[in-house]
This record gives sequence, C-alpha cells and structure tokens, in this order.
Amino acid sequence: MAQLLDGTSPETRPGPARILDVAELASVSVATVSRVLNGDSRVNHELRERVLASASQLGYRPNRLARNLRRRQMDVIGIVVPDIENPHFAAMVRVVEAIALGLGHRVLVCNTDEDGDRQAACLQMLADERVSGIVLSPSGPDGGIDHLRDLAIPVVTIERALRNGPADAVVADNVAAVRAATRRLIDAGHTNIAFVGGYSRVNAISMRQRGYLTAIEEAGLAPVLIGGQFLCDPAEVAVTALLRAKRPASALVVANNLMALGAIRAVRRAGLRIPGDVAVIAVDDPPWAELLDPPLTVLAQPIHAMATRAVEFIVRRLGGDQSPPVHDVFPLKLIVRRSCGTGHLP
Amino acid sequence: MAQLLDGTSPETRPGPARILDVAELASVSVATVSRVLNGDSRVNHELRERVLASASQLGYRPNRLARNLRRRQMDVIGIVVPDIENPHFAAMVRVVEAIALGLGHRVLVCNTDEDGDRQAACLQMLADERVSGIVLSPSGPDGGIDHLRDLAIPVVTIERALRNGPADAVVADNVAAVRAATRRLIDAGHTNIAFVGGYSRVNAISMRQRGYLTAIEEAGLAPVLIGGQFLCDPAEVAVTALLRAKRPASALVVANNLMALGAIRAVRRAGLRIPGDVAVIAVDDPPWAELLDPPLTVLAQPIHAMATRAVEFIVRRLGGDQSPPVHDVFPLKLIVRRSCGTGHLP
DNA sequence: TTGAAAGCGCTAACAT
DNA sequence: ATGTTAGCGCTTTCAA
Repeated sequence: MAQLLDGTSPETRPGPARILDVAELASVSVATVSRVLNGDSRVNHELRERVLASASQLGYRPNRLARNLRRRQMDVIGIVVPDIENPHFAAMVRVVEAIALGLGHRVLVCNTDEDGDRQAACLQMLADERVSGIVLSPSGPDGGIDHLRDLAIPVVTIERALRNGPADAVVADNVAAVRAATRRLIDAGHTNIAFVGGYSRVNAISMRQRGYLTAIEEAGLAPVLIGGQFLCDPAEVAVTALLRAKRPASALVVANNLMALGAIRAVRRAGLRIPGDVAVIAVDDPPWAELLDPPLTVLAQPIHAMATRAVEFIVRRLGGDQSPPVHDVFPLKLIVRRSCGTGHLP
Repeated sequence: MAQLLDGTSPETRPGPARILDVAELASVSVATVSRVLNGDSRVNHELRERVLASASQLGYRPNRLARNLRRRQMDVIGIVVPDIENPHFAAMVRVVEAIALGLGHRVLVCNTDEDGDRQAACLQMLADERVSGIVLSPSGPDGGIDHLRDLAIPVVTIERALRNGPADAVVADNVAAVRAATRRLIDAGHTNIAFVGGYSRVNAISMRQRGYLTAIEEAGLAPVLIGGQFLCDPAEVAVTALLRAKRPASALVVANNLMALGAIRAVRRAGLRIPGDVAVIAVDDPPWAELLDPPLTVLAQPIHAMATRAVEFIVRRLGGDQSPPVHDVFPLKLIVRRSCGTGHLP
C-alpha cells in the first residue's frame, strides 16, 4: 500500500526518479526492481521486462549514495601516489583507472608529495570513504594500514613492500638493476660516481641507493650521495653544487626521471658535456628520454605490467582471497643509449 | 531512551563507532554530537568538550557514506581529461587535487581518450555519484551537460567553451597565439608550413588549427594539415609520411607536447635536422622542452593559473552564485628557443 | 518467485 | 540550547 500512501504521482514529483517510482510504474515492489537492476536471476521474465521498461521510461538511475550506504562500500579504488605530475605515476594512475573502470569502479586520486603525514591523511580519508581497495605507492612510514585492515579494505603497495602491515606488494628489482647499472659505469673506468636521489629510507629510491652502494663498495670506491628530493629543481641545485666541487663526479646515477631532468640541466649549465665530461644513467624511461641530446641511458620499469598486477591483487582480495600476502618482483630493463658513454660494451 | 533500548554496550559492539555510540558515552543526543562535529556554534561549551572527548576516546570517524546520502552529495570534485599521461593534464589534475583537498573535497579522475562517448559516460557517472562539481576538459560533443545542470552540479570547462550547455569556461587564447607563432615562421621565410594536429573540431586543438589556418591564409600560402590523434606515435607516423612527400614541409606547427615528441622523432629518423631542415614550434611547455636538441620553441599555457581559476569557478557556484556563465581567457606565452630557427628575430 | 519491512548512519526539521 | 524523530534511497533478510 506504500504506493497509495505516497500522495504524489510520479509525474509531479520533482527530481530524479527513485526506485519506488519505478516500482509503482511497473506495479511491482521495490525489492523486485532492485533484483532486476542487480541481475538477480530468480525473477519472472515478464516482471523483468516491465521493470526495465519503467526504468527506462523514467530515465531512472540508481542513487549511488543510497546504494553505498546500504552496502557499506563505495565502488571506488583509491590510488595514492607521491606526485601525479611524475610521468611514472601518471602512467600508473592511467592503468589503474582503465582497469577499475572495467570493473565498475571509479578512481580517487591522492598526491602525497612524498610526505608521510599526507600519506597517512590520504589513507585515513580513503578509509572514511570506505573505498573498495587501495593502490598505494608508499612514501613515508606505514601510517594507517592497520586501520584499513580492520575495515577489510584490501591494500596493495606498488614499488615498495610495507613493513608492519602485511599487504600484497608489486615491486621492481631496484637493488639488482641499479647495482648492475653502476657496475657498468665502474667497468667503463669511472672511479667517481655520484648517486642523485633523496635521503629517504622509505621508498623505491632507497632500494636504488642500496644497489648503487653495493656496487660502489664491491669495487672499493668511495660513495657520493647527493639529494634531490625526487624533484627536478632540487636535483639541479644539488648536481650544480656537486659539479663545482674540487673533484667533481665523472658519472651520475640518477634515481628517477624528474631528477634526471634537473641533473642534465645542471650539467649543461655547468658547460659540461654528456657523456664526455659526465656520464649519466637514470631510472625511468619517460617518452622524452631518447630524444635528449645525447639520448638517455635508462633503467626502464615495466610500470604498466606492475600497475595491472596491482589491480589484479585488489580484485583477488575483493573476491575473498584470504591467503598470505604476496610480493611480486618485476625486473627493470637497462636500455643503453648514449648518455652513459659505454655503448660499446656488451 | 534510545540509549536504553539499544541492548548492546559500546564496548561489545563490533565495527567502527557510530554517532550514537558517541552520544551515549557523552550522555547527549545524536543531534548534539552532529552539531559539535559540524561546527554548529550554538552548543554549550561543556557538552562540546564531552562530545569531543567521547569521540576521540572511541576513535570515532563519521561515516561519510551515511553523510553523503543524507546531504545528497559527495564532497568530491570530478575531473574529466582526455589523457592523464599527457603532462599538460597531469598538471591540471595536480592543481585541482591540491585545491580541492583544501576545500575538504576528494578528486575523482576520468580519462576520456579524446572519445566523446567515453566523455558522456564519465559525465553520467559523475552525475550518478552526485559529485559537488566537475572540471571538464572537453573532447567530443557536449553530451550530458544538461543532465548535470538539472542536478545543480556546477561544471566548468577548461580549454574550450561548451556550445549548448552554458557553463563557466577557462580558455587559452589559442587562435591568436598559434596565428602569431605561424606568422613568425612565415616571416622567417618559410612557405611550406605544416600543422600537426588531429582532425577534431571539438577541442583546443581545433582552435590552434584555426590560428594556423588564419596565418597561412593571410600570407596566401597553402595549408598542410596532418593528423596525429593528439598522441606521440600517430604523430610520428604522420610526420614521417609528410617528410617523404615530394615537397616536404620546411616547418612544423605542432598542436601539443605529445605530438611534438612524435614529430621530432620522425624528423630525426628521417635524417633531417632541426631547425636547419625543419623548423618546429609546439604548443605546451613540458619540463623536457628546453633539454631537447635543439631546445624546443613553444607556446606555453598558464596551466596552473587556468586550473586554479577553474576550481574558483566551482567554488563560486557551490556558494550559490547564479550569475551568467563567464569565459575567462588566458594568454599563451611564446618561448623562443632554437627549434624554430628564428631566434634572431625580435 | 514476490512483497513487506527493517535498517545502513547521518542530518535537519521540529519540538521542547 | 538540546532532544526527538523522520527520513535520505537503497539492499536484503524474512515471510508468504
């Protein structure tokens, strides 16, 4: 009798049609409408047709806000990255968005600026929103992960495993790759090789630093670590200072593409040439790497494959998989161009 | 008496604390808790303290899903861009995210791939989610805008004004800027200048094309329009074909940074030199433009200022402003580097 | 197979 | 100034 108690007819009622309006027009209950709309199979064919017709006649669109409350979940995947202007993370967001869309999910993006507090705030916010899952590219400490597990929100980290919050992780083999790249410079005769990175101990950059240090130590050389805050301009400043030192480096291992830009600019402005005066190898293979002069030798990350795998993990957990967290490791690929000055080596 | 009727004590109840739990612990009504949490001033100081203490003791976090339903709105700003991997749009998203965060809003990102149908789907989806506002960088026809106005969701377009759905717009002065840039090449003696762009008639690219055509026609030259689909690889293919033509162009006006990458690669692979064989001017000033060899002459868009203004429009409309839509025009800035071969001109 | 009805947790209109 | 209560629109038992 709800229909009759509702004094307003569908035509006069303002605003978007509700499920009740569809039910009335089709002369069925709201439960039946809901079943049809959610693909519940056990509903009479004729009723289904009536419901569908009414819904389309009214231009009915389910109110997701109500749906979310009832189901205690938004169909949204959160993605937390240090900086979406970094082409590396932009590619990640792109892949996650494309796949999420296919799963009927939206994507909420958060930038952390490599700030642990902001990361924690983002995670808290995404928890408050009851997102379905989170893809996290960690920067800073592992704040807030426990809270997410309490809410049964699956988290997958990309680029770095979490310490105290076991979660699936998709990581690149940074240590081995950077070690090999550094080794290559050493084999080419360089004895003063600097590493351009942040000073972070919490993300992929630190793994790259470890790879660099390993190679340097193995060769009995002295390490030179300089900052860069993961960004272009700070890296330029740091490299400029380095090049003015008494014994400037003859080779640079740069920990990401943004800092590579800054480092190269610094070398140019110092009037030095690449690779003649300074050899350069950088991590990340942005589209412009091969167009620089000289083309940049890089360690390319299979970012699309990694992001895809990350979403697969989320989907698996959403499907109820309770098995222990997995760490998937992807290899980096060395692409030798001219900036490292060792193109003639194997 | 609701407290007493609720048979479970706060300690035993599983899951996150609700507003009712806080109310019980503080011995006040849920309305008072809600008032405190929403900054309603007319609440007794002592009660406020009690509520705050209880909330913090329980680790209470408001359930946004319920809040959203009740308020019929998510505190979310949707941003619809053709391709977030394009540094231009990445910067836009970044700015919008930062400002939105300050306003207590989250950001939902959608890629359209320059596809009108996908854009319409994104808009519909954002409407379904009842986002607070939408920043749209249009590609394809203006599908779905009416619908958004029915729901009183403010929309601001960036880079292009909408035809049939009056909305605030933040646009760049593409026609004038590209016309001036083309004119520069003409004045330098070029008579065979090609425009590398898509064939779209619906977005900023078409305005740039118009600017090019205007300058070419004014000079009595023959226009050469080639495709590129706004992307790197297609542009490379198109430019490669162009350079193999009987009378290859001696100058290129490229409509965005992605296509510039492809165009430059094509010129290189054809064994030609910039600017000697082919002069190049491109729209957009990505960070790598000045590091190319030769550094790229560009038309830089004040993207940060534009994105900021876009959010300001949203905020203004959210504040109830009903005044007629505004179109704000931002000038593009010509940055002369060496790729255009006319550095000696004023 | 279908319908009635009970909430999901919050806000806000109304009552005190 | 504070409390009571009626929904927001939907999904999902439970009963028929």
